[in-house]
Amino acid sequence: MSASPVRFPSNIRSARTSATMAARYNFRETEAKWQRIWEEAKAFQVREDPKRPKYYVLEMFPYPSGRIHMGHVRNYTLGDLLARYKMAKGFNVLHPMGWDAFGMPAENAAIQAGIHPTKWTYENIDTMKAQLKVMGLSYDWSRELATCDPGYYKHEQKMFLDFLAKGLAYRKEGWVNWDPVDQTVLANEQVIDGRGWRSGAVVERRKLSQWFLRITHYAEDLLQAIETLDKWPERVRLMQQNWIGRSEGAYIQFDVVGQKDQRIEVFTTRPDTIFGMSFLALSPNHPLTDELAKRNPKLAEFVADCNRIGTSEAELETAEKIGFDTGLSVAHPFIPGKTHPVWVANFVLMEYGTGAIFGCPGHDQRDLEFARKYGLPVIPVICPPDADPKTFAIEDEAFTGEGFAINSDFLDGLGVAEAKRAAIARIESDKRGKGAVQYRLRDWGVSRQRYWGCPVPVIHCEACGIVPVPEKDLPVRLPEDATFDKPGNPLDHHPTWKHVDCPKCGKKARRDTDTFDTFFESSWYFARFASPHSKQAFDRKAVDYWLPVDQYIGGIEHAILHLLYSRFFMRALTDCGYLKLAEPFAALQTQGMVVHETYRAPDGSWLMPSEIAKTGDGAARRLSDGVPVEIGRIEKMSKSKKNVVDPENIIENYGADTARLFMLSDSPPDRDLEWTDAGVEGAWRYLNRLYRMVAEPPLPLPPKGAPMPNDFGPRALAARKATHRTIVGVGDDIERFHFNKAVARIRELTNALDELKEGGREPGAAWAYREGIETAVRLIGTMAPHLAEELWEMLGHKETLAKTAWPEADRALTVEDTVKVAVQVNGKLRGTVELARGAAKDEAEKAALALPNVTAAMNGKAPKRVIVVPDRIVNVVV
RNA sequence: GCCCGCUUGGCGAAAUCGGUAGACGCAAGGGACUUAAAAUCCCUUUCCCUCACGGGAGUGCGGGUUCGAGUCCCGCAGCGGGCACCA
Repeated sequence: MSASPVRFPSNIRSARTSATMAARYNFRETEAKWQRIWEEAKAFQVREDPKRPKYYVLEMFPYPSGRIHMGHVRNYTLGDLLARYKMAKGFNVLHPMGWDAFGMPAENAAIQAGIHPTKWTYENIDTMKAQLKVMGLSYDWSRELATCDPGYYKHEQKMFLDFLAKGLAYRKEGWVNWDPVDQTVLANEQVIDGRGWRSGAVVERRKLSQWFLRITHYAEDLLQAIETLDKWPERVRLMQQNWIGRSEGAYIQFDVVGQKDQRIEVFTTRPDTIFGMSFLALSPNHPLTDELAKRNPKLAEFVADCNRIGTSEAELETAEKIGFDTGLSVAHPFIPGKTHPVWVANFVLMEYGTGAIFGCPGHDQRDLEFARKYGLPVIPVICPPDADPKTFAIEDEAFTGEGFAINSDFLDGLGVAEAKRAAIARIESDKRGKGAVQYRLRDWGVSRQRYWGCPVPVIHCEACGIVPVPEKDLPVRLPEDATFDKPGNPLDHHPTWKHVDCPKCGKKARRDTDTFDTFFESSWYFARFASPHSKQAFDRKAVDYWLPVDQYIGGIEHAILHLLYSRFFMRALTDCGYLKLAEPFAALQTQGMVVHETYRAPDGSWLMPSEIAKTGDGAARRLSDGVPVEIGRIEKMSKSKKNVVDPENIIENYGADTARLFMLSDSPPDRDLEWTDAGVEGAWRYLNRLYRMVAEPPLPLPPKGAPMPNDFGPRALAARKATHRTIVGVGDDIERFHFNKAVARIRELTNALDELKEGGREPGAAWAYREGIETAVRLIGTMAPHLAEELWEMLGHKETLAKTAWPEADRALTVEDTVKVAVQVNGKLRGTVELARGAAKDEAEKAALALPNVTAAMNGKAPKRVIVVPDRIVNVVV
């Protein structure tokens, strides 16, 4: 592993070198020493142990992109703190790490740099693993896995075949982004402003026959079970709920005018507004649209225009709403003789409902804009409760609120919910449709036309159709000798790989040349960690013992897809008999991004933080030539803006403990963390202070385990109280993921211990100091484990901290007998009174009213009311 | 466009249940130690008025509920995450 040279501001360098003068903390030696000791003791290797409570901590495994970045450092530091804490609390802790090793960057490296994806990936894994080791994380490395290993993906091929047998995998046409120049399928991120990233050609939508997983089979269960995920952030649960998007409504069939037996079926969530219908709209990809377009070149052109927009929902939704009048019309189901035009509209999605809607401009904003644009009628049919139905009209805004039906024949006067019920009843009795539940969730398309993924274990035979690869032939391995010099799918180009004999009839057949979406691998890796070397996908005993993951930690960007797919997978695998588990992640913690200032040279090019130096007035200059640098906004660290700080340099210059402590200080885990040199310095200084507090204590320390004195002076007692309050507080903070507060509390404790310098001659002072500093070291051992181990040893302990239990607080020392109670007059603070804890209300009131400040503020008036919240506040209202 | 968040001193933040806003830290200023610097230690530090005592304002903006709102409700703005083939 090599450290790339980075220039640091001179004060940083001298801070380090001068650190050799007095008793100094040598982080290089110390960190290496403890990493070696942990490794030799196999301190973090675990086995199932039914006698002990288990705890499974997992950080989202990384894609081996090349080097560890700060986002990884933050993620793993959070997990490591928790893992070490739970170990100290007596849990049997599983804390594994692995590699999400399939994906596009490896393939891009092959195309651009000619490096084979296998080589590229494994070299990256080596580099990144070495970087992680230097961080001193408490992983059980014996469980390491890489998803590109055939030993891993063969299980996933078996799972797919089981899904296929169960009807959970099926084939249908799906849309892809097609680059007509490169003749390649593009990922959404490879489409930039509607053009292929490499060719620049305008991207087209194309239909392709692909594999889908039937996640919608579990839609209701996935939705219902969100309720049980009470240790997930509320916003993630909400996002998942909305993603699944359950809506109640109805299918309604409309007769096409002048064409006997021709009907169009729509889905609507607002059957109550059926009398406000002014048009019917078909998706550009509706089968009827296809049919009409064959006879109508203008319509065909319109459809082609619509298909020029990419496949992503964001693109479709932000595109201008356009329509095409087909000339057809449909009859209104309840108004004899009334007809409505049939349009094709680009905002109607074929993937949702039936691919056709009825438009009610009065009560749907999108329909309203469409109607205004094309001069279609707008009829209000729901009247707000406080409006006059005779004059109520729709202007620029559709009315989507609660109200009562008007202009609606048999629905008139009914509320929205009642009108829905009545409309559905009538639709059903007329045999024109039925009430139904619809989900926004779509089945998961897993086919990718790429090389670096898990091959789909299926053979296409002209005679037999789709034939699963027999289990004895698994895994279907990727051919190593693929070439990446021409666009398209390398597996498809490969001269021999796809040609096989049909396992059923023995005639010549073709392999499926697609690979799986990489979300496939990450949907079950956490379960594989329970028994990573098992010949089967899972060792049932191990999985039953370790799963679910007790605490999962990762970025909010995975709030929907990865987590939802994993939840689906556990259900599907349960149904296929692999294991028995619905919810893979009992608790979820989402982590904010690591952000940094951006810097720009006068020529507009971005500069790395290591290329600039700050001047005293807050401005910045380029180190190489001294030109002024423009300081830009604080953004997520990214290669494109160059606002990255390489963790390796930080660890090289300050040590892993400093980097870890900084990651935990100041910002709560789920918020963005701004990386600053000053913050790193702060963490570094504090670790050195701790070191001095042990190496050069202000009082002669009693030996380890010296009996507790009977007598403590006031400062010594105050220090002991601080110590025990800190134990309680830090434990609570860690359980709640308020790690920044836990750091602050430990700092408060060491500040409190400083006070003993003055009270050194008091009885019990030295004993209290040892108790306090040992506690501080034990607690910070979850955050800066190397230094803590070293100090623990210096304090005379033979057992490593990694094997030492969490301290117990003496509850008698954590509660004060008196409390300061705030006194307000009319809600404004006017003073405080010191009262016995739990003092009676009238006593508190009396003490409050006796304060001179309070009587002054009352201005001679008598109190109208006095609110007393015991131990907290007295508010006098005059 | 749709869904979901976030916004508190010069800066990162804290305030567990609606009850003393700013713990802890960074930066800055002053001081001690030192030949000097670094390191370290001590003090000040939300803003405004006041020598001081004290007073007033203040949690993105505008409203509301409440004895009391950073916290709850309604509306708005700015910033960010996701939108199904990035991982």
